[in-house]
Amino acid sequence: MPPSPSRTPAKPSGLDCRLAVLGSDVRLTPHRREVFEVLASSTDHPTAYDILDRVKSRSPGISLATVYNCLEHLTTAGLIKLVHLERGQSRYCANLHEHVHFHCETCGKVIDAHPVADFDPAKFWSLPPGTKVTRTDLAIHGTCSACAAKS
Amino acid sequence: MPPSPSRTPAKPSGLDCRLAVLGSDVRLTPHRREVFEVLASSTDHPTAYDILDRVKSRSPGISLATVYNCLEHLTTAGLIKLVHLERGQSRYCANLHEHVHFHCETCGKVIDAHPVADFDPAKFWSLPPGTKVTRTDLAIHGTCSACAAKS
DNA sequence: CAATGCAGTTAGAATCATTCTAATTCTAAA
DNA sequence: TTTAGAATTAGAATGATTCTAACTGCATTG
Repeated sequence: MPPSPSRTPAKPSGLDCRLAVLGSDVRLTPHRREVFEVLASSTDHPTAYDILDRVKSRSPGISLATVYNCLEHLTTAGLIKLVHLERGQSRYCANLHEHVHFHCETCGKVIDAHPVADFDPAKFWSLPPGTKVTRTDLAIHGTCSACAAKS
Repeated sequence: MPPSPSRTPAKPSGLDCRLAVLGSDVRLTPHRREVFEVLASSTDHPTAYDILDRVKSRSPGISLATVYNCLEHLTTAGLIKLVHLERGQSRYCANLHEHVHFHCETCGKVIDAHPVADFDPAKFWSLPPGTKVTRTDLAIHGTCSACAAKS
């Protein structure tokens, strides 16, 4: 059989550009698009349940399984990132600019911290020869300014 | 009633020094001691189940609940550290020297990387004013030399 | 146009990791 | 020795995620 032409989602929009730019081949179905849009408009690093709640206002019938499924596809495609800061629920992040996470140990809030200088981990930590680094995840833990002010 | 003198474990050993040095007040019961010793002699960042398996050879009757309980106390006391690199099981680490973790995405191995220079996150990422940093967790992801050689 | 096939979606079950509960055991002080 | 409190235990409960099997709808094929 001949290779089938790639299918495109029903309503192209600005998001498709982003998709194309990143060279991803994920099919952006309506649910995946909604999950992505919800995440892209959130700055609080929501959990899968948070995302389910938010997507439900647009697609009341969506299930948790579909949210996990969409998040999995979007993560694989590199459109979003998975963040692990604590034991328990994973969090998701659609900020693809280089950044690290600040986690307030008092209120649990997660804040993106943007780079002000180039960072090369090899300058600070010694890795065995032959090791290849693909990415680094820095989590900064402490007390946010609001919580620090209270105590 | 008068304040009770601090109780000491039955068989003091070198570990008690470490305990004292760190100013911790955890009671080092036999199980806690074994869990700590198992972890201190491991370099592979074992999970709670791994630790259960290893402790069982010395204390066959120990339960998973006790392992979690011991790990919790040891973590609170600052004797060991909890490491989250991926979704799923937490890992534990008794290396209290300052270090970061390298995680091989191919074989899953976790390697400690030791510092070769002072690292101040504030020099590389901007945090909101008033933020207090208590610790940083850096995870370096990539391919270890063994896996890199294979491919 | 109807048939087919496949990806997406779903509810609910299953699994996995962790925490909780209530009973029991141990240790050390009274 | 009695007692109080902490440690320990098995198993239940919870919480997060993944799996399963059925169903849906679209797109290509006949």
